[in-house]
Amino acid sequence: MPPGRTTRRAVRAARSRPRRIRLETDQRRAQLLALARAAFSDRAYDDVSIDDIAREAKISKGLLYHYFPTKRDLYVAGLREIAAELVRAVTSVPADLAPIDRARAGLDAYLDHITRHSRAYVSLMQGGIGSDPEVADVVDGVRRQLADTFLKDQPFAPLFVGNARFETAVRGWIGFVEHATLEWCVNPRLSRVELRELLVEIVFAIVQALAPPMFKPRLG
Amino acid sequence: MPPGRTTRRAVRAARSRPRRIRLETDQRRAQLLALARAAFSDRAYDDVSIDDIAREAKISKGLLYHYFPTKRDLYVAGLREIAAELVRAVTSVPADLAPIDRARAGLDAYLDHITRHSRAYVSLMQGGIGSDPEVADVVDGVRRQLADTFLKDQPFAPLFVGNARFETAVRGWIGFVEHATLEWCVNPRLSRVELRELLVEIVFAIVQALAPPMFKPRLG
DNA sequence: AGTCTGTATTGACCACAAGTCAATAGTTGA
DNA sequence: TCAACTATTGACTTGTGGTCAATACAGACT
Repeated sequence: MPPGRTTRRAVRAARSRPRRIRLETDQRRAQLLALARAAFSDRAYDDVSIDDIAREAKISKGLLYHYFPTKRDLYVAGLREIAAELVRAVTSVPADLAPIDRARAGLDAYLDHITRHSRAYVSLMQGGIGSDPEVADVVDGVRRQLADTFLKDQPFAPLFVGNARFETAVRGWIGFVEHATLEWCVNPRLSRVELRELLVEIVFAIVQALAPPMFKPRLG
Repeated sequence: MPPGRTTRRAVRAARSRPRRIRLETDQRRAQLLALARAAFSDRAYDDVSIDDIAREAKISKGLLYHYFPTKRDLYVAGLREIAAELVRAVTSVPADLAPIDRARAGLDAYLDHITRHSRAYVSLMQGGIGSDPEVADVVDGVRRQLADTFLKDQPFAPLFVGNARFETAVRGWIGFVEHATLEWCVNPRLSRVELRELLVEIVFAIVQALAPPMFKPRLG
């Protein structure tokens, strides 16, 4: 090093020094979130390392921790985004359709969204960290919101509010949809429309099975 | 201090040295499996450390690795045991009952078993490592075996073999049962009998909804 | 008794990834 | 030009899964 007269700055300028790149907080955060979503979508949680993501973003690990306090926080933030997108897609179907068309439209939106993000859906559902309470909360929140959207203003809804049997059944139906969809993502033996029709038939069969007998004629 | 073996040896020889305890391979293995099952039943996979289990067994970590090559192997071995117990419980119901009684008996066995091991069931189902292919295989195997047991020799079975719609529905029904059961473990709003009856009603409703119309009268 | 052999057992060690923190470089405003 | 602020770094710590050569113990065979 020739210190002498030359300032540190000059020396630095002489060689092609790598300028640090500064981004606005929001941009950087968004960039990291996007990278994290992509990473967690095709690898399992444990197979994604913070160093990986930092390297992809061309920043140091320390900086990543400046934006997200822990790896879980980063994961959860991405999960929340995906969850919100899914809920938004499903809740945006028109509410003034006939019950069966509401069901069709809702399931269509659901399946559309999942088809477009199937890798992410599968990884997040079965490769995530089920033990984390925050993760469990997010997943549970999605389920509740989807079920609520689905049942809201349905003509048969008033028959069932607060009915434990019915609410258990709704819970179960969500499980039905998720399992069938997950299986279908991995090994699609039905067309998307066939799957949707199957799910619609099932939900109406369930509602009919649970309705008090005197109301059954109304539901056909 | 040069902490060589010589030092340790001398010290050991001086004071009354603790005798090593030797166990037969099978006993040791069984002990470790039992401890692992207990540990993984009330803490999540990541919250259980190999050192914990070794400490509980009063052995060194190295010895544990002599019996189980990796932490996952230990986990999977425990999971396999639990899975086998569940399958055995459910498949041991008599096969010569009427369809609806078969369903009742099978679900009773399932719920009984889960009630007795609810902590383990919940942790294993949502706290495990879904990303591990071996784990996924075990869980998937249980599902298939239970579904097969359930459907075997049912009078309506011949109508459906190889039918993609039906098999998707079976898959979904399993999801229904699992979700409803999991929710019920956490927050039991129905009695066990009520839950069982609900699940029975649902499965018959599903079968009926999927049966070709001309066969429907037969199924009531 | 000795001693030989097989193996159950140990503890020190490694690798790697999550998470910490003081120091530094770049920006912005006075 | 200086000062304040913060985005950014890189070296560090810590915890945990996993490895391995050395060792202690039991049983068998002189």
